[in-house]
Amino acid sequence: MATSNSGIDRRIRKSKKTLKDSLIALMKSKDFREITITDIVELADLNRGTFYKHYQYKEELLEEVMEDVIADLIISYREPYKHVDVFTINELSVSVIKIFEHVANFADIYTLVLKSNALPTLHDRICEELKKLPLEDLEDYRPNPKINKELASSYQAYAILGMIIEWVNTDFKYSAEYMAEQLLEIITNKPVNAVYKISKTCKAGPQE
Amino acid sequence: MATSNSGIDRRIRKSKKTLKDSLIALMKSKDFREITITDIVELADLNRGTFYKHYQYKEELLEEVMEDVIADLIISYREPYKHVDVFTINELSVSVIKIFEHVANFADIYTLVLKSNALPTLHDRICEELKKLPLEDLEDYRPNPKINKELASSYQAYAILGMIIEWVNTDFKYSAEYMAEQLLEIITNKPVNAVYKISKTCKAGPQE
DNA sequence: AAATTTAGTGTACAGATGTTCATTAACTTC
DNA sequence: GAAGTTAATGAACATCTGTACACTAAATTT
Repeated sequence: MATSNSGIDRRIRKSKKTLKDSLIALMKSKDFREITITDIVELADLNRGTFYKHYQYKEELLEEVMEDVIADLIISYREPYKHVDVFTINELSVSVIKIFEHVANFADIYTLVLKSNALPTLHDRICEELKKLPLEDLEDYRPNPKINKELASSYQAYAILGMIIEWVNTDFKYSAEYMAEQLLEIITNKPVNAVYKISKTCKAGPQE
Repeated sequence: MATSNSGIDRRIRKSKKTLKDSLIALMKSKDFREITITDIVELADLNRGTFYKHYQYKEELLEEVMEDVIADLIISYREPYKHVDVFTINELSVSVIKIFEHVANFADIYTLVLKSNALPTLHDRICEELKKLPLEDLEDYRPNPKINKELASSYQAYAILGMIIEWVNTDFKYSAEYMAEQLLEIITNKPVNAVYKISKTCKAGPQE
């Protein structure tokens, strides 16, 4: 049941599209919080009842906007794996680049939505998808039975989201390739246990 | 400018506390979205104007509730470092345990707020604090000039948030100690480059 | 203790919300 | 192409929101 399903009544498709476009347009000029449903339907030139027929509140409308974006995210990272059964670090990096490229492609909307803090569920929704990433394989090949898969998976997904958020906050000052490089660098740069003890300013007693 | 500042007019302190308590109480029985400001002030037995004198909308009230919680988070992780200038992996793990213990102490409110998806900014706010963690030191001692500090910091902070969210979603089925162990295990378990190539199901041609 | 400042109250009002319902218009099915 | 279905409309209504203002009650300042 995709959001842009073409098997749906044309009237619904048109109304929903107009509502989405209107919301995006309004978000470019005013704060999400200040946008009323009345604003949206007036710009969309639709009856207010039409909005309530499809959505409960404006967040739900924005959610649907983002579902379209996330659908592209999924396509993006899956693409390099289409015809590959064996993968190496190189194919992984291709997949990682695709993710960042996808974000760069939708830079406008990511900026608009992430900076507006309009969608409380967006972080979790993105991470839900990131958890399905081939990056999980990165964990699998170094079998450490001590590590809890679910925790590690959530760790990894939110970590990548963290990089994306930082990227958005810099107004995309890095390239997608650079972001992918950084992610792989961070993932592969693990500490050597022996070097763990370090001094900060000066050596001091263990307790004072 | 703390939220529970005692240097503030007693009337303000009382009103704010009553409003916070009322909101929390209401959140236990109904969805955040369905709670109206009228509900809050009626339960608090205060005039609606009093709410608007201090807050713009209910999210702002909830934000202040969480600021009190976050204040405790900060105290918690700083505590082990009070009298230490040299730190080792052991002291780090103590600090990490303190974070998870703090979350466990406020399990009720973390569950209430994170599961309600009421605060779009909460993730970012928590991560803002996590970025200040001594974990940064963990990065510093293995100097890799290729790694972008800001990106790595955001990566690490959101990664820990990811673990916390997963923990909340399991209704705290693990202990704080276990969570800390897992975090340290994940952080220190880095792949060896040589073993990077793995096969999934069967070997296949590079492209089809 | 008196003077001043400021928080909380009660009322009022315009606009937004969320829902209902009868009516019209567009689409789907046969 | 006709019949049946369902989306969109317009109007109406109770409730909530956000703001304003004059008033009082409690705090702080001197």
